[in-house]
Amino acid sequence: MIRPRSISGMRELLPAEQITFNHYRDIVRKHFELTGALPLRTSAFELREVIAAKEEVNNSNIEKQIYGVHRLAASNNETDFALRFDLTIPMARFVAQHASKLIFPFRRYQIQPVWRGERAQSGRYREFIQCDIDIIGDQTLNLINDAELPIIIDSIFKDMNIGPFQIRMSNRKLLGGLLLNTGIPASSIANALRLIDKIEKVGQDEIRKQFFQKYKLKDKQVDLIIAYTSLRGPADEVIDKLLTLVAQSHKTNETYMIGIKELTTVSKIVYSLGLTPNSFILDLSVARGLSYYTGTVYETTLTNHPTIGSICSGGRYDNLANLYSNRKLPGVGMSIGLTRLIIHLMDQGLLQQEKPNIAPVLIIVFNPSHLGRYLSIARTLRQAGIATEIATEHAKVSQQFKYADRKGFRLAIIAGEKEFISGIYQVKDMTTRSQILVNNAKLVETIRKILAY
RNA sequence: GCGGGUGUAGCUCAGGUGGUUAGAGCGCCAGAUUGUGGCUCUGGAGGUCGUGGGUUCAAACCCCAUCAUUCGCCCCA
Repeated sequence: MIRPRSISGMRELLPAEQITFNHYRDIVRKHFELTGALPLRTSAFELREVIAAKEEVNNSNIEKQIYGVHRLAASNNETDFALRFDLTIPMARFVAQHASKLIFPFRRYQIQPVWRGERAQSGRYREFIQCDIDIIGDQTLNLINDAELPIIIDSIFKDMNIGPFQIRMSNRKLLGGLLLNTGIPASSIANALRLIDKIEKVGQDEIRKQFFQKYKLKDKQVDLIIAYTSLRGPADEVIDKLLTLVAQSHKTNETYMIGIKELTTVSKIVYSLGLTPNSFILDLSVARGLSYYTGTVYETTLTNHPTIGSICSGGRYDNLANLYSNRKLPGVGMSIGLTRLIIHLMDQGLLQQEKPNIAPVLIIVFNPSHLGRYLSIARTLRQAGIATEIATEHAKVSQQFKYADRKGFRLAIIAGEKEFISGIYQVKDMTTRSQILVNNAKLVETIRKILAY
């Protein structure tokens, strides 16, 4: 016998947990669709060359986290397929491939699993569900879209009612331009940005040391980088300080000034649409590790659960589709790590426990010789849209009630000899234990009323 | 891929420095209760002590290996 076990880092849920998970997934989908986003599904496999588009991958160490797939398990052939690592790359491939059939701006959402080859630990899985929303433009894409995403994310987390959260935004043009000014070569900017992204985790001293060692910067230059990346708070305050810093430093460049302008424009729109610094701030230490981001970048954390890490992040990528098409298709998107978020809160006991049950009604089988009648009642209720089960597996009525209780049915319908003769059934509320008599002709109507359908 | 912790019943764990037939709580099953669940009481099932080897008169306990799992690093949702 093979000991049944699942693979580490690939969390499977019990039905009650899955019901909870689906509830939150449905909230995400609802808000995505409220903004007009269209559903997209891509396959779990991609061609390896599509996923491992070279420059991007080599730059961010992603390659060793991609699962290769053999065409057939029995063959020793090269692994020319791979499991997708995220949903952004497959989406970029899809849009490039079908650009002539899509209507731009193309706004799509995608809620599917992705796979990453790493060691599992708390909040980190090898298989997890991402919820992506992206907007892709043809040739250009208005900055309004960069502002709209935090609004959508804000509405989702508010609707989920999972406590305070903070969406932090920055801009890679600003950070990249700043780094260029210090003399770091263009080819090293992506790595230097990844270093900045770690400030919060490893601390300023470590970052300082690394900038000295790796890029041979002078004290003044590192001071400047630290000063910039320490800026964090409400957008108007951060931008004020930013402009002061700009005035103090002598060097500027175009990229850098564009970055400031973008950051200003986007945050103004975000606040004008009703977000407050409670849930949305600027944080210039946010840089993101993935090198395809070219402008706006976002990172989101739950205020009361900093250890989970980021639960939603994304950014603007003006050139991602270039890997797959000559057409210029700039995009901006965000991705919610739903598995990380929900499973953590669930394990902490912070989400409402659902019953492992979908149907509200259970029909008690008092007398198995009347099974046909019970089936007929179930059919009537189901046709009326009321999910119904029949307790066929327990001989004793007491066992049937125990089953009803454990599984969490709202109502039990009780009918035996007496009831079939009179045509009046008993409907029992499992929570209050009270029973009412209902004429079988009014059964659907009464149950609908009780369940508030 | 690298480093640390942990593997005893379905689950959570107890088993001072090795010593006879390995325990508890919860859960599960049955009965008390043959037309009504949660509470209570009684009884019951369930263990190659992760696996393999070694030390010893004797190993759940000590040693080695291996596997699994978990936390951290890298990376990231």
